[in-house]
Amino acid sequence: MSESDASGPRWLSPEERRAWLALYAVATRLTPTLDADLFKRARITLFDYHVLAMASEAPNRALPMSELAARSNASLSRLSHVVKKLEGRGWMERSQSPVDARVTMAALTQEGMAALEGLAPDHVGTVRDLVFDGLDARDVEDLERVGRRILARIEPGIGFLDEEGA
Amino acid sequence: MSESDASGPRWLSPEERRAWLALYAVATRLTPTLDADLFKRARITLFDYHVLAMASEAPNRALPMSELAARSNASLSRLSHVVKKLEGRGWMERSQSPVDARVTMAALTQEGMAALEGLAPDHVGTVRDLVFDGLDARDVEDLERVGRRILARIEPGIGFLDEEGA
DNA sequence: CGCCAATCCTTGAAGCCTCAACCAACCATG
DNA sequence: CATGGTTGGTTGAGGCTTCAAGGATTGGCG
Repeated sequence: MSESDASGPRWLSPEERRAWLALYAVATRLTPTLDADLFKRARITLFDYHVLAMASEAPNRALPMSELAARSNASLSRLSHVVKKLEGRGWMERSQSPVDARVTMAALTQEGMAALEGLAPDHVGTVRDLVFDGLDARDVEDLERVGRRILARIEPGIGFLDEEGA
Repeated sequence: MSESDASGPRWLSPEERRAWLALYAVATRLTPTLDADLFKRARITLFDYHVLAMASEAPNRALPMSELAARSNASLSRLSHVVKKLEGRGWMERSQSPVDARVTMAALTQEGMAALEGLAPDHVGTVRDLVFDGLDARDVEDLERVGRRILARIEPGIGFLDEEGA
């Protein structure tokens, strides 16, 4: 429980410190930048977009709330608020699952699908501009590898990154 | 302006898509995890902590608001709200710069420094647990390199990552 | 000097996220 | 088939972030 026992300092090395500052800066700056871009064009956030995108890739464009939450990296509470908002906009619909009455299925509507398709090309273009245009093939590979390793420690049971279906 | 002209798809390749999902997941999950940890122990956010840490490393433990904002990856507005809160807690103080009356200097107080020193060991331990314990030396190197490349595209004029002084 | 633009910062309102509390349905047990 | 625990989801309150607007100072320029 203590910060330093005899076995080592548990402090960050200079290399680790630089890497941490870079990671923190990316995490802190990237999302707001993409948020602002999407917000200008469609009054939605990056998180909203990601929820729509995850739903669009599911069979029947529908998923249980908890599964959608996992794929959206969000708490159930956060997702619930957001899906309510998107439902109000006509882009999603909620319904009870017939097999388990506790489960709420969140489905993308036709209108939501159309909106997503309208947004996607420009959004992907922005992601490419901000991220991938500055990276070469090795960088991309490293990014995925390191990202997954960090994720494995944050949330050991993740999994959805591997389901490369659809 | 269109999503695909003759020169290529402008879409994400499978490798890029996987890397993007991993990056998005890290960016979305890491901060809240660290937030929750700090909040339990001191009722502050990760952003608050980072602001205190940046101030603590400056000469005289003070910086102009705009410089502190840059080092904290934040808008001036966000920083202003947060420094007001931290000032209310007795951890920071604001004062007008004598050389330029527009400039507000934000300084860490003794009490703030003490609080930071109390928090730092456990916080660094958590960062280590969540990030660096899963990475080897090459990962750390790659993380910094890729992170910087992304930052260069998000915010071309960054710079503070290189000022490895203090 | 006098003006205009740019810089630095603050504020209030609106929307978002988190946390805690809660409800409803399922399941395992006896 | 009752009961208690677990799972799935919602809600409201409070705090945080963003956005737009504005106030104040400085610098550039005629």
